[in-house]
Amino acid sequence: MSKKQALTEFHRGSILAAAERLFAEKGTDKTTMDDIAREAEYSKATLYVYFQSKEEIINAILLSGMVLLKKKIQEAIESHDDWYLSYDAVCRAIFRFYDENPTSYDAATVAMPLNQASEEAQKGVADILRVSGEIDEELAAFLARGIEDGVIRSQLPPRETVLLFWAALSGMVHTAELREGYIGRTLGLSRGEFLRRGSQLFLSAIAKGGGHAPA
Amino acid sequence: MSKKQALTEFHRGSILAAAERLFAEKGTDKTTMDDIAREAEYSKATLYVYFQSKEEIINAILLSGMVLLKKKIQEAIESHDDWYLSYDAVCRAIFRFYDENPTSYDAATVAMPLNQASEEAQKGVADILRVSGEIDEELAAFLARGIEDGVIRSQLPPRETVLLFWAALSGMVHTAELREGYIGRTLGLSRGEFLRRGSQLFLSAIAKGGGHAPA
Amino acid sequence: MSKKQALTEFHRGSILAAAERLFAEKGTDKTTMDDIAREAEYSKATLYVYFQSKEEIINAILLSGMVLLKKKIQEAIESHDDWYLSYDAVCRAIFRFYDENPTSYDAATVAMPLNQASEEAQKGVADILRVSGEIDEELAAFLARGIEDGVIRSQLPPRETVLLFWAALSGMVHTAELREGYIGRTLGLSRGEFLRRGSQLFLSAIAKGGGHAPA
Amino acid sequence: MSKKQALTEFHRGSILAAAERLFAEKGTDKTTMDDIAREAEYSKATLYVYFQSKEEIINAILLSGMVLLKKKIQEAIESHDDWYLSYDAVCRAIFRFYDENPTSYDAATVAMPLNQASEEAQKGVADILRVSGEIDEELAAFLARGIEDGVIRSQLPPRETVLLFWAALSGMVHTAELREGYIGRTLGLSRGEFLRRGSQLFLSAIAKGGGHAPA
DNA sequence: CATGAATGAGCGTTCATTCAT
DNA sequence: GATGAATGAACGCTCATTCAT
Repeated sequence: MSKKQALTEFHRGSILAAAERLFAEKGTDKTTMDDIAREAEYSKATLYVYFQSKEEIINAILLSGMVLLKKKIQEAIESHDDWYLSYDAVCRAIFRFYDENPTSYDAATVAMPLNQASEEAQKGVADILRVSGEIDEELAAFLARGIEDGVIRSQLPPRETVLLFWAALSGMVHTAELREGYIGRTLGLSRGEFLRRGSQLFLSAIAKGGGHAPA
Repeated sequence: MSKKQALTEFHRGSILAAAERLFAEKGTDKTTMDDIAREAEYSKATLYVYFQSKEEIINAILLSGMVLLKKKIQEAIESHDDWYLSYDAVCRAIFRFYDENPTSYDAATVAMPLNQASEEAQKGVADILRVSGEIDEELAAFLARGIEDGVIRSQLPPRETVLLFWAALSGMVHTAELREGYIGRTLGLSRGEFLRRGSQLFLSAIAKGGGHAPA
Repeated sequence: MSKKQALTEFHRGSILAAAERLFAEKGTDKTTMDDIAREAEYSKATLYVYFQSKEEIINAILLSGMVLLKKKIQEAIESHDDWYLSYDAVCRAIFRFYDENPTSYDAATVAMPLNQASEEAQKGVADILRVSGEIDEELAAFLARGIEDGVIRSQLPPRETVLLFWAALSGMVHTAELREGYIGRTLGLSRGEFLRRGSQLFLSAIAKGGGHAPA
Repeated sequence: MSKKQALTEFHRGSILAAAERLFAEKGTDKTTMDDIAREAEYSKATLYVYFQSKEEIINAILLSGMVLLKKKIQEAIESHDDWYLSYDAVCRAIFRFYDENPTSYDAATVAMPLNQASEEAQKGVADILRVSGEIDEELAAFLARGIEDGVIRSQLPPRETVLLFWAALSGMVHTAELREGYIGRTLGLSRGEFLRRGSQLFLSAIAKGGGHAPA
């Protein structure tokens, strides 16, 4: 029983890994079930043994992405005692995550609302939103710590601020990708540098006294 | 002669309006030419009388959206002498615009880089990017005015800040849409109120002394 | 009345000329009614004033081609007193004709049997076949003259031989076009030279004593 | 393994057989993939399991036709010691082949140069041309044998003569088909008889002393 | 008469999904 | 459980033809 479950998990993992590679490369729409089957070295029909639909595969990747992101953010938060340093680590974790999991971004922020309520699908989306909510809580707690530490403006409502932080950062990530050329040409900045400036700008919105960059 | 042109414009408009509705609802990818034809109450072949391809329809919507947005932003900038009031008007114009032209967001920020260089298509995309660049300039000038007026931190590099402003705001718009339910339930805020707060938060990042809300 | 007819003929001629140019260039299938309208500088609908269908245009071109060919052959036959010289002139006329009217060849020998008996269409095809028959008669008479002159084998049944002449020559023309590259590369012959040899070979099949080339 | 391959071959064969029937009837252009699917009693999508494109189906038919024709011609050449008898057998093989494989004629001699270089397609066409070239060689050797045997005029350049033979015969086949009615009505000949006469006429063009019919 | 406008029918191709083995 | 085989339903696009003006 447990053996069987483990095996099932193994197969699901192989398929998801293959799908993730392809999604990152070509996007979810342009990746076909045939592509995934070939990359994962299973027959296409086998994919349907482990997943009910393509959508479920996408959602599973999104979910695992969110779980991974949550872990990375937790680690970043705990990585330093200095709040500023932790903030910087959190931002960097987020940026690195989107570098490595572009699907999670594109799908989570764009393609997700496509699902047309197919019972199970709803559950998949719900799971994703749940983890997403957990990340929000994690960040809200971190913000609260910043307020306690006296480095963050105390009037800021934590949950709302976290969501705005999230929204602003994801917008920046998106823009950085979409207009990388323009940013390089006109601003003379690399993607990474642009995002760093963005995170500092946001910091100055929430920090007492306008914030200042970490060492 | 002018009658004919007017009629052609009318038909193009009808088709674009129908397409825009459907794009907003289902996205550009999931919207088929058949869908558009049905919604616009033309035969599918007629669509090809007025547009060369689906891509041209998408680009036309994007372009007109951008042009409209530029106009709205210009008007907002000029609407007040007080920089803060103008800033507020600009943000509201942007929010309202995305409310009314969701395709422009999704397509301009997500689907655009899909096109693969089909001569004319390139031109369509180039037009869009040109207008987008003009908006950036408009906003950069506005930011410079804020610095001159002594209300904005003078160290901010205008172009970079404008792009970050843009990125942050579009992220907020996106998030507001995607998680409207969550925002309402957990934060007790309407979409509009959430966005207002977001724009204020960004303002405090760039304003001297942390900024303050307009009357 | 006569004025009107003349005008009608003028328009039909313009359309046919345009169509012929395009057919020669791209073939009948790949040439659209739009193409013809544009080339002829009429509106597409106007084409249907002068012709009932695309097929009728094709047939009209075929017919005029056949009429022209008939004239050229007549002229060639009458061009010399020496039978051999006339034979040579006839073959050259045919080759030149196919050079200048590729549609007539392709359509007359290949595309023609496509028509699916649409009343009027049948009539168009019948006209073509009638002229084609007249050419056969012309050539049969020429062959008879060759027999009278004692240069052609007397046992040959004229009509049958003419048809075989025709068939063989058209096959050669076709092959010359289709495999021009091969002929040039492997045989070191130009299209024209290849066809000349073909006509001489056929001559040796029908001439007394194996035939001999004209001066 | 072999079972699977055999089954695949069976399906490919069924599809090709259906396509061949339809091509013979309506030509390759007017035959749609839907037609083929219906005739072969597969779904249209299944066609794409066994062939990559319509073009591949056409090329497969052409190639197998050419291969079959080559075999038939080889057999005919080897069927008799007497050169005249072999010549007759070769002509009959060709005529019978075109009776049974009309597509090979139309496509190989007419539609072939339509393809526009799609990598694999080029290979398909190249294969066809290769076999076609092999047939030419076969016939050239046969002609050389006729010269050695002293029955064929020794001055004839073999390759050129073979190509002209080929051209003339295919022209006759085509004419025989196109004007079967006329031939029957006016000449009182069957298709087969007409072609027989044609082959004899060509023989008299190349044989020493004008040739004579086989028993 | 000439035409601008409109379209029905169709095209080759793709792909997520199903199902018998 | 794993899969080869099959397919229904679309998709973007084209074009000969019609018809009101």
